[in-house]
Amino acid sequence: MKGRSKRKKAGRSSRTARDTGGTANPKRDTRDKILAAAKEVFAEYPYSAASIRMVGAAAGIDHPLISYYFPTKADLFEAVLEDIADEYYQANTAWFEGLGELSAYRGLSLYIDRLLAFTSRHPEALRIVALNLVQPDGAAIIPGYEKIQGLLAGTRETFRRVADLRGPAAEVRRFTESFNTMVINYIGAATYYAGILGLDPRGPRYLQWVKETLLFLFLPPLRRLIHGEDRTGPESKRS
Amino acid sequence: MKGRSKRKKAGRSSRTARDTGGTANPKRDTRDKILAAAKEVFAEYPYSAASIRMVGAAAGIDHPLISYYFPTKADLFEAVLEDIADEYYQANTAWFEGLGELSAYRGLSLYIDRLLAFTSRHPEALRIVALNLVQPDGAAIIPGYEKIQGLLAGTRETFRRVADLRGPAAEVRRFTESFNTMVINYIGAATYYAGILGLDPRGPRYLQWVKETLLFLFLPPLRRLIHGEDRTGPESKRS
DNA sequence: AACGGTTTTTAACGATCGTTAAGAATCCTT
DNA sequence: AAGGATTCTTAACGATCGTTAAAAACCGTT
Repeated sequence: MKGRSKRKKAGRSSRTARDTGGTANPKRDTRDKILAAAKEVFAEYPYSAASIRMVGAAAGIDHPLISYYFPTKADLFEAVLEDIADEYYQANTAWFEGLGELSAYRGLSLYIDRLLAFTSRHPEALRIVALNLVQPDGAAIIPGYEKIQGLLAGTRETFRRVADLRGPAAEVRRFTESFNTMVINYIGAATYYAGILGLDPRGPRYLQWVKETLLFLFLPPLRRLIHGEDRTGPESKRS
Repeated sequence: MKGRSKRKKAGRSSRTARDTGGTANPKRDTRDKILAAAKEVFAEYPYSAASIRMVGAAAGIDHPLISYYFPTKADLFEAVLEDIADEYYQANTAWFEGLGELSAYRGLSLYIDRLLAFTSRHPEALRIVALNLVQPDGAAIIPGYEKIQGLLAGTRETFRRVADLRGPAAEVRRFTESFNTMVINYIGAATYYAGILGLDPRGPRYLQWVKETLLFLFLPPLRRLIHGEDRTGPESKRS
């Protein structure tokens, strides 16, 4: 970076952005505009396929301007990751409100309803996770991969606390991790699974299927964990 | 395609491939060599990031030669998809052998052992699925996407038949679909989940975690479905 | 050896990419 | 209005990409 970093720092000042035109358009900061556009683009394409030119087009700016606010594509991607992690954590915390006094069924059902209501309208975080789940064994080609891995981490502890899960720690972990896995997939990769089911990924029937499948899988273990029951035993009970 | 298709057809003849050199190397068909190299590369990178030059390097040939056997990158990708679908179906069928006479626990446990034994050594199919799960809503950028969606379809019916699942069809579907979802993720995206758990994605402890998590989640519903029990009811039983 | 068919190699194209640097435009302070 | 700082635009670079086409190499038959 020759004289670039000098100019970059200046670009991050708190100077007010100019009006973007039109009487109905509020004044918006260019950086925020780029960030929002990047979130949309990174929610459609895996990191390497999403291009700076796409982001520029979505933001309504010339693409070299992006490097003024975010020095590299990787910087932009990581900024988006931080943004969506924060957003998801905030939303997720709200979904747990008031669930502590409900039964396992009502609590889980309501939590899923809230989760689906939010993520079906704001699927970006989960799509970005699903799009960037895998990277080559020996090469770190996805910047901020640990951030992707940590994106749903905050839900874990909240789940354990609100639901007052008392089972063995290993089983609580299985429960929360696999629940998150399903959420990443059924929301983040909705087109894939809805396609297999022959449903519209944005339609109510698909969402209903997701809800019922999550309940089918997670309500029974939730009940066990709430009461601190022993893990599923070996065959000895049935043979 | 100007004069290309004419030459291409000729390239697909049954003419024997030449010896690739070295006394220990068996004669190999160039097409097969390309296909094998492509499988490796497509199992490391999502479609758009995997390049023809990478495949050429992995196959030990000059990359324009690939277009002689596979006219386009998309053709190559779809050929790989057909290859891995066939491979997975064959392997999966073998995992079910002899399970019908076992108890739910023993049967599921043995099936998972076999699945993990195979897929941990041949993770390509599941990695390719996990790497190409999501595509933009309005654009088909992943060739043969329906093939990816259908890759694990064959396991569904075999599971139902061998395990003699008698529950409601909707629940059987939930069971088999979500089981496949977990398999795609925990094997195909092992680096992601093992990283979250702080485990080595190729180590025995991670595989043990996967097995126990699959049993934790799927053994109880399996038992219910084998006996055709009613679905998990609403809270009325517990309130 | 000649010839025709097949396979491989080489050079190059047009396209897209992320990034750089210079100049223009805009903004703010004096 | 002048001047400096900030933001944006334009042109272009070097790199990589999938693909094409021609030439070279190889193979099999006569």
